[in-house]
Amino acid sequence: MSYCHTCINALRQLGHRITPQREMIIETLVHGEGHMTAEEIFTQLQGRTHAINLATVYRTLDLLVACGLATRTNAWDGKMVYATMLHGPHIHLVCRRCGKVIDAEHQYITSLGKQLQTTYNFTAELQHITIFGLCGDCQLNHLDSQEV
Amino acid sequence: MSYCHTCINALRQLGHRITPQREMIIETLVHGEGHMTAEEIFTQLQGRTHAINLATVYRTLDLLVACGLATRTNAWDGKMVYATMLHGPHIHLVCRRCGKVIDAEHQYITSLGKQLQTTYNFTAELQHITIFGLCGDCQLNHLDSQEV
DNA sequence: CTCCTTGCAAAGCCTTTGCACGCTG
DNA sequence: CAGCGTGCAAAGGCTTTGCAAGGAG
Repeated sequence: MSYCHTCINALRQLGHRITPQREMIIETLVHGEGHMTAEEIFTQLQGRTHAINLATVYRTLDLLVACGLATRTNAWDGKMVYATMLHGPHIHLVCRRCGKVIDAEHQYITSLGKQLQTTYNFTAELQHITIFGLCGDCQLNHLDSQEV
Repeated sequence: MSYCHTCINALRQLGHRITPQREMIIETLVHGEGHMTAEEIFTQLQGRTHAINLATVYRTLDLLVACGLATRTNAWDGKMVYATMLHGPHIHLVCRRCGKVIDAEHQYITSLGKQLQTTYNFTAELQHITIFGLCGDCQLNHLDSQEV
């Protein structure tokens, strides 16, 4: 059974109604890149139908987050990005200069997660760790960074 | 010499003019908690003088970032927070439920930084790593999380 | 004296909200 | 058929920008 149905059933069990809009939004998010903005989901759905509204996308995504079926994080540019729980734990390496996002292997942080649990009694959500820095290309040009 | 002067001299060297506003903003940021929003800096300065404008705070902070003298990050609530380079590397553990921020020891990530450099040629900026999750208190009440 | 900075106000961008209609269960 | 969910449009919060006046170098 696809993860779409898992989400839909979970919503239903919690007493939420299943509308075509909600189904489409969930589908899009599940089959998407893992992390999408509300706008991206909306635009992608526009290709299929016009029976959808950006406000509804926001409301549905917030519902998914509230039900623990998705996460919501600030992207590097200040926008909110959403992802399903399917999107396994991993690290986003975001370049400060060019904005490029490198997906790093998550094994680098699994031990970190355990340490944080032990030391701070903090259950880290390792789905979306974001680390800023400079990618290889931009390091070379780092000295130019002052021409504003 | 205080770090304020380091910043001011750096700005001067780069050909930027030093105004009373810029001096005050830098002072506030340097002597602040390390990470502050533009609004916080503005409010704090209001106590000293009214000869300052929120737009100027934003512009000065952006200048500092552009000159590599400060960092700009998204806080957990979507606001932008600024910090000087004085603010050493560390981890913010942010609780998804109560918003509490725990500062974790940075040694947990120094090795991570090296690994990322080696594997991805990515120079991680370890000043402000933010990790979301649940703090000890909120874990106990986790099952309540579905009452929206 | 030049032109970079500032203050003010307005615009911009993303996200949220109020309200009446429509559809799910 | 009750009441949740939607669309629409407007409001909201934070940040950015245009422009003329002011101040640094």
